[in-house]
Amino acid sequence: MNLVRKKPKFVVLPLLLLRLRLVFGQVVLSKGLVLRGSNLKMEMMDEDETSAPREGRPVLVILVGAPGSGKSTFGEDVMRSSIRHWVRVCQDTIGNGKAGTKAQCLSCATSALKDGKSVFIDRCNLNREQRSEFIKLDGRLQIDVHAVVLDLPAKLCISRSVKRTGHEGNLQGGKAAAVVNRMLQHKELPKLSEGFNRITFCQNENDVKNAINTYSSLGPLDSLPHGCFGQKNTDSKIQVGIMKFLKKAEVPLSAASTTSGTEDPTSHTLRKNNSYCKDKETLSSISDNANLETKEVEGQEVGSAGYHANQVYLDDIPTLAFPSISTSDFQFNLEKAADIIIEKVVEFANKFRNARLVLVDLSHKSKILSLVKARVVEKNMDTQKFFTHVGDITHLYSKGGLRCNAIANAANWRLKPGGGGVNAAIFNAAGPELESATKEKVKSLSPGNAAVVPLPSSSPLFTREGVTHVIHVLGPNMNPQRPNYLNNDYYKGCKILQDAYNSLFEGFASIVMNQPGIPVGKSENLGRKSLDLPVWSDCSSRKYFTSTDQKSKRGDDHGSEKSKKCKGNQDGLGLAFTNSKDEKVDSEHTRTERSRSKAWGSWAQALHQIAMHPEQHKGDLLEISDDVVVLNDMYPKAQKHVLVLARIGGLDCLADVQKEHLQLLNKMHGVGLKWAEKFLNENASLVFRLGYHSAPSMRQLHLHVISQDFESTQLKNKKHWNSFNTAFFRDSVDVMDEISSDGKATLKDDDKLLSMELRCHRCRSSHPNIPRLKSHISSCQSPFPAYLLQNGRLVNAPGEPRNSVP
DNA sequence: GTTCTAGAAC
DNA sequence: GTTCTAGAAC
Repeated sequence: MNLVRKKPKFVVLPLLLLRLRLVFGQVVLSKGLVLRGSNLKMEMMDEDETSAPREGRPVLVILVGAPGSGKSTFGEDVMRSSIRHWVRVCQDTIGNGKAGTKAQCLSCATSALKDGKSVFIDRCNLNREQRSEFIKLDGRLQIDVHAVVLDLPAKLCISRSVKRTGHEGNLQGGKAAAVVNRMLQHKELPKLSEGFNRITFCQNENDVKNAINTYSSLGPLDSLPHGCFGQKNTDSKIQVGIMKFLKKAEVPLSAASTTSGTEDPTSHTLRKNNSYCKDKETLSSISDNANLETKEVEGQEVGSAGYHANQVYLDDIPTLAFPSISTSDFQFNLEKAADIIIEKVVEFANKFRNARLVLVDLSHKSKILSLVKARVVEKNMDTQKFFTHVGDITHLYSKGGLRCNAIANAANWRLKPGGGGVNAAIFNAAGPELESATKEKVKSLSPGNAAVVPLPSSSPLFTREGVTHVIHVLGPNMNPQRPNYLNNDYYKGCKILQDAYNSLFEGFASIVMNQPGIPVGKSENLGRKSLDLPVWSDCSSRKYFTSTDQKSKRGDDHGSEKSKKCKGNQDGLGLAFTNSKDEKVDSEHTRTERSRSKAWGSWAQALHQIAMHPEQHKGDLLEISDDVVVLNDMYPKAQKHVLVLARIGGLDCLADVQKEHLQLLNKMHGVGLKWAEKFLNENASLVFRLGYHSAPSMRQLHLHVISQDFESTQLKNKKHWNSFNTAFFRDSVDVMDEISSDGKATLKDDDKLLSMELRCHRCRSSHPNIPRLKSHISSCQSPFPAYLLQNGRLVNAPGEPRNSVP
């Protein structure tokens, strides 16, 4: 399945009127140039900005394109007619007229930018890695970073490269075709999430001409609107399917055209081709490349399609856009706020891998954005997961091509519209629907708290921007004119701001968890892990916040939201077992009570989540039935390592298992055997063992089906080894016998077992450390101990004599 | 469950 | 100096 989202067709209305919009104190000429400084005296600035120098920021334009795409010509053309001071940094000539290094380009670009000059980086920059260091200059210097993508047909680039003579990069003649082909095969089109403020895609020569005009007419005091421009819809057929898959709100044509159909006449160069791209992902040049009739290029086409599909998916991850809390009207110290934002974002990113945060502010000169950006660079943070964006938080998609499921509102304590700033803008943009939805949900908010409000589908923010939730947040106030004034008590203030971001991010996490429309992973083949995203379990604790402790600690609005969710889980459980007899339900309750005595950390909940809501994890699962779910262990400790997960609630671990579950155990064992046999069909040399950990780390009863090679880099320590190779590991067959005869399983959960000396599971030889043990087992051919060869504890391929039961 | 890292072991 | 473990934090 191709993971491509539909790009709504976009209609640019004829430009009749110049429309000025006043957004948060900044005058924006719709869809055109944002004029600043002397160009537009009426521009309003906030206090922070008045001290800033009244001149445009230097622009770093990273040209992206294959040899022959016209990068150098682009730069030269702009420089010829621009009144701005441009410098072209060309890697092909930077070494005294000869090819130089990336480092030379970086240093040359840095010094030009420091001098206030704008810079073209003239090198292919076809993949993310090649671009990343240039983008990072943004954090150190006060600049805008743009990409201009010369995404012209491969055929054209090749024919130009082949024809030319005396090329700076010495790429000409016959070898050019091969080089261009190879380069395009691995190209990664730039995305805003890499850290670009603006990306312009040019897919034909007319697009290029327009982009040259745009940059040529950029005066020293002007800046170009941020966002993604000029990308065209290339495959509506695939995209419709994906829209369905993602269950995303479509952007109605009428909404799109009316909200962005007005342009600034001064920026006519933008008009023709710079339709705002509605998605940051691209498919653009696949069709171009397909024109080349070589075998290599056929392969490239397939590769590109797969690559792009992944990119689309990565860009489709749940996204929260949030304004900086308390730093505007509430006058909170910017440095302190930036530190807290970074701290909380890092915490969130560690726990929640499959989601993205975007700090948004209106102004290019936003101090808080600069401070945060600098810290992002300093800490070398992953800009896929967190980045800053200049734009209007109520038009992130329609004006900036940035899809956000949720947006945060810097609310007031009464949760009322008005008051100015982000709060007024969001309530305005969302229509009365938000006000009534908010009222229904929660009455007021105290500082440090957040309230999640699902946005009715009739709200313009929903239909136009695809925002499904608004999260109201209230931060600390350092403004004596506003309620809850903290009188500069930054000890309290920081605490409250931390709480505010905690609540905000937890609220966002709860949305992601509960929204079946948001995929948490997707793969075409059941057995294959999807991308680099977590497939399940321990690590997906980063995806889910379900700590019951956290819930009980928090008595705020957000907390009540969560307890509803918790109830929902229980309901879901009930639904899954509608055929259960009443007594079964009762015993479930008692078990639930009992298992509360064991504290499960938030990280230990992932399997439980999957068992309760497997439909939300379809892409990660190998098999789903009424009773069990089968999935690959996220951190396999052997070549093959899958988990058979019981779906019944209240059955957290082996200790909870009773006689009534015997049938379930049988079922789990049967399913486990089936998978072992499947793997044995693929590789008859494997041997499997099926069993339970006496004291599992993860909540929800799960059967390990693990091949006995233990060939895995994930097997790293003594505990890993001993949990599968001491009595701590309870063979499924034994557990079933014990339940059947005694009604309970024997648990060998003494910690001593897990710290025992390391012994080979075949020859029982002892080894001083894990590396030595692993080295030994990689070649040990001894038969397994007699104990394991009995009673079907080991499962091997039929006809494999060496492990057969005597 | 993993990751991180100080300090032990080599 | 490097490798490895084990405990804390999440």
